[in-house]
Amino acid sequence: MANDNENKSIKMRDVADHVGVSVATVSRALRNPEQVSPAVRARIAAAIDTLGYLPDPAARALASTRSDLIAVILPSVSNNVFADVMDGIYAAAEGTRYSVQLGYSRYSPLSEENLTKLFLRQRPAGIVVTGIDQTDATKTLLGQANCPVVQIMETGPEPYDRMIGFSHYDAARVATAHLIAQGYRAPGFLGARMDPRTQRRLHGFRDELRAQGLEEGRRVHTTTRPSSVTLGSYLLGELLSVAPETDAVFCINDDLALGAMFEAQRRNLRVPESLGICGFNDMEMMGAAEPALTSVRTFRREMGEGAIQMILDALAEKAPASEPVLDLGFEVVARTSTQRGG
Amino acid sequence: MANDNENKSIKMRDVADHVGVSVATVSRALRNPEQVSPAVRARIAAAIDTLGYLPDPAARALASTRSDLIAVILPSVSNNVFADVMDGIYAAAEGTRYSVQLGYSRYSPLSEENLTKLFLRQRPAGIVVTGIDQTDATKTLLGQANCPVVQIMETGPEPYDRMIGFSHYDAARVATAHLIAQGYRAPGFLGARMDPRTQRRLHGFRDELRAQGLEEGRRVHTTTRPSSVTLGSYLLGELLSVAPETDAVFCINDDLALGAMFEAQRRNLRVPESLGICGFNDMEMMGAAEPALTSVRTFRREMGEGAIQMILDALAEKAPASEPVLDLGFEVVARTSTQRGG
DNA sequence: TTGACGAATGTAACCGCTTTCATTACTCAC
DNA sequence: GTGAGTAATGAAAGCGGTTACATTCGTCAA
Repeated sequence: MANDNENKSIKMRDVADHVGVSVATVSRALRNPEQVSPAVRARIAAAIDTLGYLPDPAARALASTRSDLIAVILPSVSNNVFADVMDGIYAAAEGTRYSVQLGYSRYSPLSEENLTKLFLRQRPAGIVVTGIDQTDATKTLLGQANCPVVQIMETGPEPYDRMIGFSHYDAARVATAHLIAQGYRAPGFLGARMDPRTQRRLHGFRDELRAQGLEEGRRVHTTTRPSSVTLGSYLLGELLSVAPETDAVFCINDDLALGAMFEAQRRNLRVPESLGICGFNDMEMMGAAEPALTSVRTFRREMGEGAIQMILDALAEKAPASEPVLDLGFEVVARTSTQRGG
Repeated sequence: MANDNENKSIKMRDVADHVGVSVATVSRALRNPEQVSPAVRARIAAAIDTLGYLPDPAARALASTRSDLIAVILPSVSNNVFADVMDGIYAAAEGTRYSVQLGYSRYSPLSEENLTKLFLRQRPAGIVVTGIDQTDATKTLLGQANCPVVQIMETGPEPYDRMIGFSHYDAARVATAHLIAQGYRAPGFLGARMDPRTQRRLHGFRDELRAQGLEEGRRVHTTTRPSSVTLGSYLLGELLSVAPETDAVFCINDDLALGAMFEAQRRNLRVPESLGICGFNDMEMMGAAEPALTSVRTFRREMGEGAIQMILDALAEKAPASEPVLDLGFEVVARTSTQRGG
């Protein structure tokens, strides 16, 4: 209401005129303040303030061949796991000069490739991608990207640049070991979507069973359909009809675990006595459920924050942190749902 | 591997040279194909393909004073409700020339104002904001934005431009009426966060109680803390200790409802006989729970899709759809958790 | 006093595309 | 055949910043 000047967007020229210096000086005051005398710098700051100047990101990007965007490619919008990651990403980017440009690959490597091309075209300040299962073309693109690249959600031997995550394989092995340690002798596996990360969890489950001398029998039940609580109920039903001896289930995520628990209640199967249940990710609800559900805690928010921090560090040319691959680990949070006498 | 040409990013100049026309013609072939002869157009298309040309969005935006970004401002990253909205938004934007630029206000109107300024600076193709509770400054900015503006999640009398959502007040009234119709005489209210939309639901609850001649007593229990399943359990506990006569709860979202249900189980309170539970939004888990939980279904994905569609229509200068305000309504999905004998 | 040097600032080219205006080549009515 | 009108294309001026390079000016050692 007060200021009509907000209308005809103020540009750097206006600020320069207002102060009585050239646009170059204003530009420098913004990008490399130490090159401008304190007095002028202060007057410029004041002018920017009173005029309400905001730089045009397009012009900036064009002139400097570098945008202030951090591109982030995630597989899914609706998966809660990534909501937490995003939370960390936005929190870490907040207050910096960078803003986040988000893309969703819908678990399709091809779609991921297209997004990568699109984003790289913007000359981003950094790029965050999920996992390690890119197409060859994407690998090439990311390998020669001239900005920091961070892979999240996993650890692995050959990062394009840097990596922050944990081992899905190890996490599944430890969770399976937990079930066995609790006395379950016929644990089953419930999986949905079955993207690469989920597959690695399945491998971990299988290897641990084998290592402990147990048979997996017909107790691995998976589908490529997207995960949901309803699906968890359904899969448990299927599993029990195929393999009635099942005495526990390791679910590749918490939604499935919750669904399995509801289904167990419907069938008057006692949890944890007759059926142990272990989820994955340890979303907030797991501790609140009745009975409380065991899960593998993962550090999702921290992965998001860490990824952005890695990029900021790289841009600030801080000494590259000792290790290019940061393993955040995981933690089996044992709760009632697997607390069997022994 | 194959193509080294991906490296030194191809520009329009290269395409033009390759075809033997001016950059102006290439530009036209891309923006206004009908101005270019079919023969030339085809050759340009071919050249773009073989060279793998991708336009530079910054240059485009700078030259045309218009970016291909649709700015979206949501209150929260982690709230599942908005995940669904985003899902719709990304789905609708997919395949168009527009991409989405997301910002989170963390329920802070001031933060929303800053984001609005920032985004408007990019001369977006359109902007989507959540709700109707903007600061005066934001109102002014949006009112004079020279691009389509869509408000989502609510309906109201004075849209800046267009609006798509539903009435939270009405939804809460109808849900409350449902509880009363089921024979509950002492329904309580569980609320978290208490942002403006939540407040409107509380008003609806209160007005309906009053309209039906019931007292609310001390049965409205709210907190400004963010919602969670755990909090639902906690709030129900609090409510019952303050108002033991409570025979049903209307929860402002499904997380609280789920938490309330778990707490009821812990206390051996029978649902729905001793305690009716109604959630809000009808997330997927509600139908899968045991007992299945009643909720108010909202059309979140549709709001996201619809908002983008409105912007696309406006940009295509289609006749402005009859009504600037589109009410998607809601639907009380009655399930076991409120199925009392009568 | 004088020339060298560094700090502060200005000048102007340029980033890659869009768009106005001018130009060219036709088509067609008269 | 001629001038008007139209479709297709090119030339060039920006869009709003950044940055290499030039210029100015004050400081200081010789």
